[in-house]
Amino acid sequence: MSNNKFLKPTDAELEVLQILWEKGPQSVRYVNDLMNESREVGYTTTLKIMQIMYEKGLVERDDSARTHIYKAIAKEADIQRHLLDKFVDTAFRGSAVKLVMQALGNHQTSREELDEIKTLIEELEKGNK
Amino acid sequence: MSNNKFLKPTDAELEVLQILWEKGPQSVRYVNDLMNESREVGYTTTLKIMQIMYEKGLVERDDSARTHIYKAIAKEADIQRHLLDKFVDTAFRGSAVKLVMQALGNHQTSREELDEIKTLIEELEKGNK
DNA sequence: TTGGACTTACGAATTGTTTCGTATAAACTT
DNA sequence: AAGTTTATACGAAACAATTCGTAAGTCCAA
Repeated sequence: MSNNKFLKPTDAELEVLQILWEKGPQSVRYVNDLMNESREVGYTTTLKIMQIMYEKGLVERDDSARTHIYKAIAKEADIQRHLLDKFVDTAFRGSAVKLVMQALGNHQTSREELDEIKTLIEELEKGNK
Repeated sequence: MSNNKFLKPTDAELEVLQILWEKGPQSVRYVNDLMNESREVGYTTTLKIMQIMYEKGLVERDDSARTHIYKAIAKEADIQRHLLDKFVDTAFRGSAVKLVMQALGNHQTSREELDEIKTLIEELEKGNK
């Protein structure tokens, strides 16, 4: 099931998911406050997005108290993998290697991180012989 | 100039750009035919998209003959870099390394390509000490 | 126990993108 | 020369995502 809507959050939904993944289950108020640190969004806008996410099954919620608490259902890595596949396709015509080269070239990466990647590559080369 | 509209093609526009980058300057007919090998799109739909791209300055065109010939203006690598930056931000919370690790892990990559990346990493480590 | 602050629900406006129907003209085909 | 095919232009419908106003209920504090 690869074109599953659970794996296809919109931009606004992804923004909410990032917060829920990082901070754990939270109220609309909390999420909205956090979002407002980087850009201005109305409270009911965030509420609406989160309600839609609930309808879609992207999040679950505890509505036993007046303030509902939302929790991400989808796993961060699963969503990322899906988005990445799509992105490699549309932006890099399927070439993951081109993407990797660009990503490494354009971003400032520490020696430790580079070593980490090198180790992964060596792992892959073993399984690849 | 980083939030430039020239660097922000929509999905449909990117699809056209991919073809123009790969095949060089082409007519609407050509682009539409090629697109129809993977999905059904009406001719006037493709025409309209390409006209919009012309208005936005994403492509230039030679309209000296009846059949106009469109040519990509933006460089593939420039667009890719911009899309990648945005993608790293929204999907990987800014961590290019996480993205690279995922990309390498999830895609089948040849030994030659892995070596290519290793070489790049070694280059980067030199400049990084 | 009244008023203010805060909550959810809901509908609708707004914005942006994609899709396509129709008109019109040019170029071929017979 | 008439009819067919192939172009462009343009407007508007269809869709999707985002944004927000308003209503109505709950909670709390004075």
